Amino acid sequence: MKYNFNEIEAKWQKYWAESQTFKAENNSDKPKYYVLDMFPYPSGAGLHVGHPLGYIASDIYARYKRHQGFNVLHPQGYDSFGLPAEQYAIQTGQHPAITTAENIKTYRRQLDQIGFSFDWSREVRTSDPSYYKWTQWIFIQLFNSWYNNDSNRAEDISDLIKIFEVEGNAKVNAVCDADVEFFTAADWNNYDSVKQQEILLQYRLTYLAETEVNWCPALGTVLANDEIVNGVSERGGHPVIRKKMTQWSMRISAYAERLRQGLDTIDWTDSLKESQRNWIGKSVGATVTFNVIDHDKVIDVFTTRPDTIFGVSFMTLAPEHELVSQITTPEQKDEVEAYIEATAKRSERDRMADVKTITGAFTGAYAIHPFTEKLIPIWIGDYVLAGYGTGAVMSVPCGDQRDYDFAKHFNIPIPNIFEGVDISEEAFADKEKTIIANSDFLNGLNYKKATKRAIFELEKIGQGQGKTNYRLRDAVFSRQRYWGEPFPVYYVDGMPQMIDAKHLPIELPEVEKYLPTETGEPPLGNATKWAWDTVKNDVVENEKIDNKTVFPLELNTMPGWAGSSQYFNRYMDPHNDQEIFSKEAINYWQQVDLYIGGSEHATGHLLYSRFWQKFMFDKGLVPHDEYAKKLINQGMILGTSAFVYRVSPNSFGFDSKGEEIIELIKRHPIFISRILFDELNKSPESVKGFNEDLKSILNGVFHGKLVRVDIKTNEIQPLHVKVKYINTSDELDIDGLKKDAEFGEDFENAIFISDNSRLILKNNNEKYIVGRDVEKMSKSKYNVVNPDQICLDYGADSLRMYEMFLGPLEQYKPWNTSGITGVHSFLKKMWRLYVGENGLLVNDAEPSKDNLKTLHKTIKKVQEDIENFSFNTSVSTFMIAVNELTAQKCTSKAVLEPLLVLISPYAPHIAEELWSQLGHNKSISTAPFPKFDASHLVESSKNYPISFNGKMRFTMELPLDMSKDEIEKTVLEHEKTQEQLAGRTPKKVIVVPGKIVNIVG
RNA sequence: GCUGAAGUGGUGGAAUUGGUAGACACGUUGGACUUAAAAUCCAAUGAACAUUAGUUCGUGCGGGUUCAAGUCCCGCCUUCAGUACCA
Repeated sequence: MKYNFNEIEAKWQKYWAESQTFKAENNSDKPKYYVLDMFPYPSGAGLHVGHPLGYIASDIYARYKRHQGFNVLHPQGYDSFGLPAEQYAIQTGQHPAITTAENIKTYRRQLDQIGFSFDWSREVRTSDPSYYKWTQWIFIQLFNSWYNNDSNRAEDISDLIKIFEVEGNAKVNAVCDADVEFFTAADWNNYDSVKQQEILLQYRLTYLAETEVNWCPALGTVLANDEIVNGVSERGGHPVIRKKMTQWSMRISAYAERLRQGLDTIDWTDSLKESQRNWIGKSVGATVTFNVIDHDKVIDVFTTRPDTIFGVSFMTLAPEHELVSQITTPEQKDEVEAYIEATAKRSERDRMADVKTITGAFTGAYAIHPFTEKLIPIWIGDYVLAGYGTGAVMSVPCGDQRDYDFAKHFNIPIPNIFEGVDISEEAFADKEKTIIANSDFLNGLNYKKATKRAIFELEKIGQGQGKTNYRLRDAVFSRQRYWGEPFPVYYVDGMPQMIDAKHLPIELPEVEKYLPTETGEPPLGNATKWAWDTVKNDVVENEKIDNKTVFPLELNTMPGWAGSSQYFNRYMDPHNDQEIFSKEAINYWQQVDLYIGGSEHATGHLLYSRFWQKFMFDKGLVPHDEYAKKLINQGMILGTSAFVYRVSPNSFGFDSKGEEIIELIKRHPIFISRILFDELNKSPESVKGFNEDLKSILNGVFHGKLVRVDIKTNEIQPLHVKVKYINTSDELDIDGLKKDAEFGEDFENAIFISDNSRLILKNNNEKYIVGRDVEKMSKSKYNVVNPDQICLDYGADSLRMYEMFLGPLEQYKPWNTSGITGVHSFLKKMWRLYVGENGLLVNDAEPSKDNLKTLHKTIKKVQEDIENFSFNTSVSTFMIAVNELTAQKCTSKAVLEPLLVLISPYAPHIAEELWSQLGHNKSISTAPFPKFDASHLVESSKNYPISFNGKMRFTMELPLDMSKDEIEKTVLEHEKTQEQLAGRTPKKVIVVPGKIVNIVG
């Protein structure tokens, strides 16, 4: 019987689906285990071989845990709101819901064919109203909450109102906007409703605020940094400027310290935790208030080095700082305005990345130093970012390199306040060796003492105080997009009102166009039925808006991370329409035990979801304030792109010019093979020779009109070609390429030159070799490999094992199909261990000592590997086991049956099939994992490596119970040792029993 | 720029606490079987030198610690990822 993988795999996939083998129950006698993959976005291109990597790993773990006797929750769903579907809608007019549904269908088919043990009964989709009902619900909870620093948790906004009514806000210690005004209880009670709402917005955990965005006037929309290439929009190449816009924000900064400290309590990868720590960016220092000359305004700065306050020689504001326009003197106005306009064109990332270009402008205004009362010129510079700290810095050029460079560039004095330090070349940023000088009361103090003293003095004169600052900014929560969750918000007198939770979900309205409106409003501005009737409690037509009972609804939608910030809890009880999840469900499943996903989410999804979880914890909704106990990162499978090298048409000269020739050369693009390309690049001499060769080759094609071939190697252009036309020897299938539906036309009359500088013809055996490069797998690079064909050719089990075999899970690695044959022939070999030509070979024979040794060695290694997520090494272990058992001619059921359970998490289909052939009528999925018995591995001797000066020369078989002295004696007496020593006496002999012998001398 | 990760044969990678570098595969070469191919099996395969025995070099680069370094320490280089509206 042959290993007919297509048949076997289809059979068991059907069986699992019909028997609901992997359905998890919300109560069970077994211990629970929750394995989760990061939410996939169902892209239009479908699954490529890189996507399943993490899913295969988590599936192996989930299946392993089932063998260990756990009740395993392993759900899957779709983060189905997002830009690509919207982009497609803009281009084609097709509703994103349709695109998304189609994409999901493809995804599901592809996931099913790989044999994952997902509990599909729990599937969720973020774009489904029954799901986003709860996303809207959480938004309302956040709106109705504020963060109390005294209790260090989120509390209900109604409690805050009670405090305001009784005692005003003087004693309230909340995380709130920086500019709240103080008021008394009497003030509060006298305020009108709008004023009260304005004040409350300054405290709510989600609030409206002005935020800087990348505005593209031509597209009438806001762009992600991602959508901007070289300062212009990726789509259309239009200019982009920085602009302020009123948007919803989330007060994640309230949780900065808890998010930081929580990292110590969870088992996530160190690099990921480090990324989050840096992102949160705690710094301890002081705020300093500078008075501005001739103004009643003050400039607040935050500094981590208050000890260097006497080194301040200027101040720098972000060009966007709100005071800039007010303090700029008339003489400087033109220069400042021009500068502001110029920086508005640069993205934040550009400004941070580019430290070499120093730009700035003087405002003409001066601040007063709080201690020396000297005048300090106020500059603006784009190295200061508006969103960081207060958007202003006190510049200490002697102690900060950027300030130093700025001062040098603009000839601003650089006073030295460090004892015995030379600052003629660069700033001195070291804290450890700092001794302050030229600084009045700080003279002679070190960094720590001077900092303390400076803060003390600042507080004494009311010009500053000690402060801890976080880099973490509040998260912008609005998007000017269509395909996202609508806000459950309408506006009365410009003030946002929450729709009562019982009327949720507020469904996304239909629009004709997915573009912004002509007046620059978000796409929801195109909806004609998008108003809230407070009497009927329903969405009604816009024309009914009277601002008495019918009000306009919010036009923004929520960002991509909204739907993915609580989905892991929703999986516990996904169909509950009364609550986000039941108490029973969350108390049973508690939290995710293992979360597998990419590290690219480190500072996005993985931080925001921790924030929401902490908020939900404060609200008493979840039992843990961290939702994932353990998290591991999977790397990415990269594509191996293929390149052909096109010679520039400029390389050719003709004896007649004009249209005809240009057309001719365009119709016959010339491509040269890789090694030839490399050669031409390396040696200019070879170009000359090749010019002649090429000329004689081409003369026929161009009817003798070609008079000059002059190739400039820097004009040879590498072009991506589809990897499906490349074989394992990097040879190009020219015929296939010419017939390609998409690009065939471009290559129809192309001329291909081989590495031997010869024209490639159908019958002359010359080959075109492509260039290869490892890049991210992407449609635009034509290096995408689809798993469908691999499942068809080799089967899902081969795909699963091969993806694991490729290398460590967390590493980035290129995809290369050639190795899959090795894994596939392993599965065939394993099949032959169980099944011969005339049926099952397995019998009740007593296992031999060697059989048992192989089995238990394998059990030990595989169990260790799974627990360490080292799946690649287990695949090797299986290969070794099957090689050994085949050589031993093992047929013993006592060995071969447990081996199936070992391999079942990796290759579940073949394991199920052989398991049933062994006579089982129940799925292998819950068969107990074999127990390791060390007694089968006991060895009596060791093949010692004998080294001389650390270099291994030969090995010696010695009993393991031999003493150190005996080993030394035996080794030294050995003739090969004498040979190596050649009469010398060893200076020293190192014997590590069970490991190594090293002879020095 | 900042932050994080990685770098080992022709290729993917292995190497438990510092202890035989290159397991397991792919590829390549040679062989068996076959009319032939596929499939399968066997052997060789880091580089250089050497008739053999063997020797020397070798884990991105330069140093260091150690009886012993892919592994530890210091200084660099290169590549990739994230960088706040891609998901």
